[in-house]
Amino acid sequence: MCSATIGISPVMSSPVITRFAPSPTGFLHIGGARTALFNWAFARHTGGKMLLRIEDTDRERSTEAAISAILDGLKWLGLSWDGEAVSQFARADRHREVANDLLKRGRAYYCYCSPEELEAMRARAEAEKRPVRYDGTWRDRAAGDAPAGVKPVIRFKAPQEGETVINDHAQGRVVIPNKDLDDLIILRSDGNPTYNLSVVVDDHDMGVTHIIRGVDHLTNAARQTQIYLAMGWDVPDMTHVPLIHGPDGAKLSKRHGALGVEAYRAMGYLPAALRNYLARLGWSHGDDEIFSTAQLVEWFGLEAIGKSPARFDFAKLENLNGHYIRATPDEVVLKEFLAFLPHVAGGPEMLAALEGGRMAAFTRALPGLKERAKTLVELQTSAAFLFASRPLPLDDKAKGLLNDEGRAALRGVVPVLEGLAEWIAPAMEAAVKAHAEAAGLKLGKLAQPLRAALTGSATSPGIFDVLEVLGREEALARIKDHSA
RNA sequence: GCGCCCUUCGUCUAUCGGUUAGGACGACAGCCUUUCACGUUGUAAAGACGGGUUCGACUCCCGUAGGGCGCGCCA
Repeated sequence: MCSATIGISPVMSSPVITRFAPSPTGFLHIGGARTALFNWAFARHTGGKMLLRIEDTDRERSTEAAISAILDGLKWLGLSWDGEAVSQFARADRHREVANDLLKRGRAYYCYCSPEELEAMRARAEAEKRPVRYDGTWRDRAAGDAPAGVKPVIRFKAPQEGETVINDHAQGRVVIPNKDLDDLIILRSDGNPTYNLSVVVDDHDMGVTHIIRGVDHLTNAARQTQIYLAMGWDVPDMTHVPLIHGPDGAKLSKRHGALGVEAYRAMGYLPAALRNYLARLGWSHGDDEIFSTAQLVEWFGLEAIGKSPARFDFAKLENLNGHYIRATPDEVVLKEFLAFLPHVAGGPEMLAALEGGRMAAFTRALPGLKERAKTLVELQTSAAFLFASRPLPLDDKAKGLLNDEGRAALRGVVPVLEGLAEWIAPAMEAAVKAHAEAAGLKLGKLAQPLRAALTGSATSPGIFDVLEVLGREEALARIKDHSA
């Protein structure tokens, strides 16, 4: 159990409820994925629940496509949520109700400033190098002053003195002077609620006990805290996780390639590897680097989350991914690979070939293939020789290996292979090694030309495995194609 | 401009006042070897800077520098 140090006493603490609350204006980006992972891991660790809420109150930018991209991304990563995903927009009536409640309590007021006036106010402040904040024009005006025909917004009447404190698990005790927080709009002039109001109402109504999100929300946390207090509600336990930066230290952006998790899928990363990598970014458990998801759940705690931003390191992800590919049972890798193929160039074709009869050969080759692949893309590339049709095209290195000397070596080994009673790797290895020894050749002088003729490349799994996987007829034919 | 936050090897991090500052990725060198990969052995590599506090600071405090985030009728 994670013992909460602030607010709730351990004895009285209710089951943990976390939530992941993305706004559907694009795909699930990598930072969001990690936030979801942390929420998920914490909920699982405590035996609590993780809820999912789609923050779709911005009708202009929210799309159905983005919602399904986010859901798909979460599913692919293996992060399940409890219950149905909640649409924030659908709860607008409730948000309005709370806005009016705040009005009644004297903790909110109508503001008749137009967007243009506000823009002018901001411009003025900037020109005079003052902080840009709402100046409180309508904060204490009488209702009778309202201009006719203007639809007002509702603003929250924020405390002007003192300070707001956020007791944050990652950030520690953060103190924000109230004078730096202005009266934010909670209900737009069209009657629709804004983010900070909706979040507070939803988190409260959904019974969220722990909020885990990016530090970019830290200032919002202060404003939201004020709303909780104004409503007399318990403030949830907060954890603001540092952001993930690109390899150059700047904010992760399109420039760095992969933004959405589906891009990571297309690059051939395994969900388990990405989970492990992401967990290690900003969270640690001693010196542990490689751990299962079960261990993550067992170990995960808010207190071990760091405060400083981390850079995304593809080299490390790749290393981890290679580890996972090697360590994962063949049948699981196969399943992942088949699920991966539709998402990459050349994948659908390979999938068709597999389903068209090449599955057996691929399955036999998989143990040798996966030993060498750091990503599923590499697996796909290195498996290509299985699907090639004769005569095999050769890459430059393969051509170099099949010079006069190489071809002569192949001609010498053909009868040896043809004479084999059983077409199995150990038998071929013994026979070819004996042949090499008798001929006074180093094994490499035979193996490399064989590799070139059989795969069209200078690298492949062990050559005897390749021979076996290809089968007697196909293998001998490929050798003869390139030994003349 | 104002507010908040951050700063240990190139990167991710351990350290919770006393360590030869540890691990991992990456790099480099060697070994293994039919190629590649794996594996394995080893090497280089860090407390931003300046002041305090203390018998003793990477660790606590202050300042400086650099960086991040926030400041919408976006979320």
